[in-house]
Amino acid sequence: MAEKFITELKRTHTCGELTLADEGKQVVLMGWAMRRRDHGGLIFIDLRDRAGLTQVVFNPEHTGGGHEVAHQIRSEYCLALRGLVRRRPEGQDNEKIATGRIEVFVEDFEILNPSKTPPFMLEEWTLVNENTRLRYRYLDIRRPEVFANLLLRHRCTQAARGYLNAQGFLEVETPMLTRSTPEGARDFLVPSRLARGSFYALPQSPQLFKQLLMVGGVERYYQVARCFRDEDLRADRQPEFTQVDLEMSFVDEEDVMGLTEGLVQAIVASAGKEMTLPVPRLTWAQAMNRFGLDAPDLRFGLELTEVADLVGDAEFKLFREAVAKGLMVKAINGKGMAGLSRKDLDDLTSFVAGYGAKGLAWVKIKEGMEWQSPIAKFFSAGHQGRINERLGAAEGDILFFGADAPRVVWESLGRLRLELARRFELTKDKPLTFCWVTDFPLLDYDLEAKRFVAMHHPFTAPKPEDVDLLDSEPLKTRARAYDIVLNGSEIGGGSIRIHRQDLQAKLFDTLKITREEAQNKFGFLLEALTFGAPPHGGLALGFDRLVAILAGEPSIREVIAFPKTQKGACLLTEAPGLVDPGQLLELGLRVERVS
RNA sequence: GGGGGCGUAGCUCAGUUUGGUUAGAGCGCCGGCCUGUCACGCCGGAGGCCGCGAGUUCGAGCCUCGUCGUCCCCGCCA
Repeated sequence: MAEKFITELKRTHTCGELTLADEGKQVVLMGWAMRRRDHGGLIFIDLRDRAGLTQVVFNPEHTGGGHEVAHQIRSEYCLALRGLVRRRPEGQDNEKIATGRIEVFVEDFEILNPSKTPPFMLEEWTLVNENTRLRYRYLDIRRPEVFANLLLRHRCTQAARGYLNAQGFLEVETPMLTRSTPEGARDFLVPSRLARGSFYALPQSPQLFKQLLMVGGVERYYQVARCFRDEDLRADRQPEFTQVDLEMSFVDEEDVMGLTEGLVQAIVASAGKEMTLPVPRLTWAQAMNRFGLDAPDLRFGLELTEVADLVGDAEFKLFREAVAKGLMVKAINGKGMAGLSRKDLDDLTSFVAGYGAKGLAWVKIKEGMEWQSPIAKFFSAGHQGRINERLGAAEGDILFFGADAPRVVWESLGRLRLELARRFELTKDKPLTFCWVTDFPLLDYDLEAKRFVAMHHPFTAPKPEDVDLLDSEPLKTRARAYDIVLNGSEIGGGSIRIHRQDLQAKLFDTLKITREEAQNKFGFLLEALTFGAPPHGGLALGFDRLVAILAGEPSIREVIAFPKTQKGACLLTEAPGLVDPGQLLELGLRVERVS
């Protein structure tokens, strides 16, 4: 049977657009049979394409001999049909779908392709195991809610391009086959056939190339860049992911942050959501002290409060000794959370133990501001009163305390804060909440390697007033770096880069990267900086994360067309897989079992 | 590398606590009936390596050990 519907009768409308205004029109629709209601005589089918659903009606008196064929239509058959748009009979409207006031009375149709019974139903209300969805991802994508995520992502990408184009940026592609560099994540390696025994690395980000583009005078660069990191996966981490990467010359932090705010606002707007500018800012020190994390979720309170000065002379030994040792003592007021049971508190105690806390002291505020707590007896009325006042405690609140090294207090109370918000649904129905975190430390100390490592990356510029600290107190050096955070997720980060060879060399010294090693690994960059490299800086947005949040999805897998599982497998193509021995031979590789 | 959850029909799950007859349900699927349904309805039917492998036991979906897959988290991710 010739496909006359493809060659002669072209599609005139989508299944999502017909309304009463189209009544009486002859239309040609193409799509998939979503659901069949076969009355023996009349047959109703919900025809679905990417735009929506339209009910089509087969009537034996009109489709004649074709009606036998119509009876054969099953789920996911690919159909083409010609028919008349009709107003539905009185009282037969379906308010649930956009096209629910009309139907298409079929006059001619063709089964373009039958379908095996699908492994799962494509209706939105069916729950399907993610394994099954990923193995048949092409069917999953037919589901309107998955397609909607791809559409949203497309709109966000186009909004980003549109905004950056309008700001004078050039989209430039950088190599996917590049060289491995030290520092950072594990590389994905690609063996070279022409240079046996040598390997390319897939880029962790286009960082070095975009800096070279600045040296090249491009001035404003962006790229929707695929990045690769061979690290363990999470709900918000895939081995390959996408950044909206940008870099600008002759700018400072304010320029990049201002530009980024406009960019993110444009993306958010393309998702039909709102974002008010300017985005509030916190320094890294403020973020850590108030929220315990460098990506604070500002949709709710529960801030960390310093109490060391109030408990240093209390009877409670743990706190007194912590203060004496110069450790940190902080508290959170769980507003109205005194209803937590003993079991809840035990759970929360083991929860913070997972982040290194040795315990979790708590105080329930009872009637008359009375403390109910295992540690209440160690605090005088005066101490209790001052702590209540500092934390704004009221009846029905519960106070949590952490006393330890700053890293432990920040981490455990910061995570506790998020856990409480989760349990009490404090983020429900909150608007998108952004913030900047600035003034990150330039360096961190790696206890294992016994050396300083770059917190952001080794090309980040130190604050000019802190440069001298590189020699005296390196850990106090602040970076010209900034992260943008949405709802407690880091969705982007960047910095002003080092653009002078002497400062870059100095930083490599601090990082204990030898001249020889630096020359070997980054020589091309160091050399480039000697040819009048302009001051420059930029930022990259974690695009998958941003789109996932805008889509309201808990995992970035939901906004990636063909995502991988936690073991890095593609269940559809079964990648990664074994290769032909001949391919290995050509590459000069031999695979050996390593114990 | 580590901690935790899950794995039973095509799909979603119950059954596992306390081992005991022929492993169930809803949806889907197949056949029949049905001209106004819209998650159509009614009647009938098929469909199971209880992830896989060992072990304990008279007997294992259920207990033990191992293993594989998947999800969440810690480490890791400049």
